Amino acid sequence: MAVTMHDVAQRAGVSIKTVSNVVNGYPYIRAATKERVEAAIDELGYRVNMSARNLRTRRTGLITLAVPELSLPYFAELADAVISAADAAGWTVLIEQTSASRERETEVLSGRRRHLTDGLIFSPLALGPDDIGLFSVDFPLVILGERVFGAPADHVTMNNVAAAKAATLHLASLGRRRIAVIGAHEGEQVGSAALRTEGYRAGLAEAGLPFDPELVGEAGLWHRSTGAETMSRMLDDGVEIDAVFALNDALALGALHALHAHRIDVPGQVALIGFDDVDDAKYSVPALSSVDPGRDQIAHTAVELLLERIGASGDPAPFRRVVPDSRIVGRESTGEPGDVVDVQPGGTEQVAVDMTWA
Amino acid sequence: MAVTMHDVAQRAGVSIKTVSNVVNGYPYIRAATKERVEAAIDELGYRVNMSARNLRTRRTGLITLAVPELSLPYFAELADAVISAADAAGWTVLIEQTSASRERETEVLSGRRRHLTDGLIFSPLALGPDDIGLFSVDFPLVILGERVFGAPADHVTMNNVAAAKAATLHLASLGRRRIAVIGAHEGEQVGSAALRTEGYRAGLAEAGLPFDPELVGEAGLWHRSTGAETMSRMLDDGVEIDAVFALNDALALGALHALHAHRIDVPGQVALIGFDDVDDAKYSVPALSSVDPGRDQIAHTAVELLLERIGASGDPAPFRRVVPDSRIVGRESTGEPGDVVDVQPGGTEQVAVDMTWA
DNA sequence: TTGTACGCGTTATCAC
DNA sequence: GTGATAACGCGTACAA
Repeated sequence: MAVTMHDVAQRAGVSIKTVSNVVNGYPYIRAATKERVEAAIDELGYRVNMSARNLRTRRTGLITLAVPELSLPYFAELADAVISAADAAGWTVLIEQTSASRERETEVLSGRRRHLTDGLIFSPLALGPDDIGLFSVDFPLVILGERVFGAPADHVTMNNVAAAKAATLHLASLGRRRIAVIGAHEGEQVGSAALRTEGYRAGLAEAGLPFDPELVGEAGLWHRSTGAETMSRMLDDGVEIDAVFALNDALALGALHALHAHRIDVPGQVALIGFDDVDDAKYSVPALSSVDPGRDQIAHTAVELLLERIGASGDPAPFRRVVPDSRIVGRESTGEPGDVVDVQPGGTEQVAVDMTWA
Repeated sequence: MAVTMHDVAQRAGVSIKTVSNVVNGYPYIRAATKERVEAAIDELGYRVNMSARNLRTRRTGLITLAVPELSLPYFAELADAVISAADAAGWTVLIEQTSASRERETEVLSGRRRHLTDGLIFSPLALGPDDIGLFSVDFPLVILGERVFGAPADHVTMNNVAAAKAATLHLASLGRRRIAVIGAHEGEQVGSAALRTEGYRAGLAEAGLPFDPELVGEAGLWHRSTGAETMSRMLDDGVEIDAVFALNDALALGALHALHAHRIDVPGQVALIGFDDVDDAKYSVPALSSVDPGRDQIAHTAVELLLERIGASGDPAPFRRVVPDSRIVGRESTGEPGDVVDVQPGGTEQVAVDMTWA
């Protein structure tokens, strides 16, 4: 049923190899031959069989992007950006949702589907430094985020501490003294929560404000619902605040909802800033100030690094850690619409190779 | 380098066929043999080579989901649901972003990537009834939406007219008389915009309200930004309104932003309802009333139909059109939080086969 | 219950 | 420039 190279060759009166040459753009072909083959291809409606090509070339042209869930706007936008970047390079992306569960995240690294693609861009949320062994894999891998520093792979991260500090200082610069933080993970040493909380404390310190545990709102999952719940709880507990730094935009938008429900004016009584600068932030009421962590640059860089690894033949390049530039985007929720402040810029650093690619 | 079935067979002292049997769960294998093979697999770290299997079985285990863009929350949530449904059935999803451009949508149906997967779930936004010929394809296809009725494929759609009518009546039942609609596509005969606008007019008629062209706000793209712009334009033009039906939630959230900017109270002065019931709707300020079109059911049904087609051997089943149940979810923006109204239920209908699968 | 042998559609290595 | 032909790794008649 399916028409093969063999059929085309027969039709065009050439050998199968010549058809292959035409299909793959091999330059040294007589124009007349090429035309004949192309005509045969059109007439027969021939299509390359990807499975056969993949088997032969040991490459699939696919890469995997593993994220917690697409319903979270940050990851949806990240996926969009990754797909676009890969597309521009002629590659196709397969998305894997982990639900941030240990089991699924482990599966991503070693499961059945691992072998469908040539490489992996992985944003882990459940696995941490204790699982670093799992990341010693024999395929091209780029890790997003900062949960597993030290893994033998390229990393693309965010300027978390510096950006969170800048966000906190932004609130302090408005004269706010009781700055709450929402989304903290108590006792956690790594990951975005820990780093952003660290930045928050650094910001308080630099602004000469005391750190008050009462101002720290825990929220395991960074969803809108948890943001709303955490905010509500703090308000119900009578914690006095005049500003909130939410560790991501979903939390912030949830918190905004809770503030509204408590008839608290934003930014009049409480200033609010989030983190991620998702598209929603621009259109909430009031528009949400946020930290733009350089999402597009993250996606672009991750794809670039991964494709480099996939293309690398033999020479084990040193692992790299790339930190995109981030900036504070001031909008109505902190009363400074249009204000954009650059955070200390990111950069690239080389990490010694402690492992080679198989 | 890569360990193959052959290696495993040698190691276990059996034939390659036996290894294959074990890997594929063939039941009639002596327990001892099976154990020996499994031990060999573990020791050697053997993994099935998907490319080889795909070539042999003429199947990839992948399906494509083609949507405009993942940045749009509705499609992100749809993708989430489709991936989950496919996953539960052991299938993997590859997402294709079309940017709603004719070129990319055409490519999805016939381009290079078409042959990477076993079937396609396609939500077209640029192609319409005139392009119906493009949909006569020789691979399993499920079409989402109502732009190309009549195409020889299974359809999963929404109860657009009935749901839009119900949304309009919901606003009318609050005593609103000047109900604007946002997101209309002038002159368009098919697609969500046309159908929902038709439902809007039907709702007005049933409520005994006149149709006023001034109340119709055009918006080609259904983004937040266009919703905000359209709403602003209407308000600046001095159009008198006391309610707004936005044809999707992105438009509604944008409109909400514009209303707020114009210091118009929602729902006090203007009641607002959207369409899609995306997750954001629950957490906007005020929370947005919306039409839940049965997104999960759509995703689940689409996957189910597609896998049926893929699995179908020979017998060309009639094409089906499935319409999930939809309902109105009342929240603060129409002043009736918690109110849920069922819209006339959907259903399944069989369509004559005017084409067989190749 | 297990083994042998062949073919899936390509690409790649040589000759010619 | 072009043509045979051997892999690539797996599934599956068919045989044993």
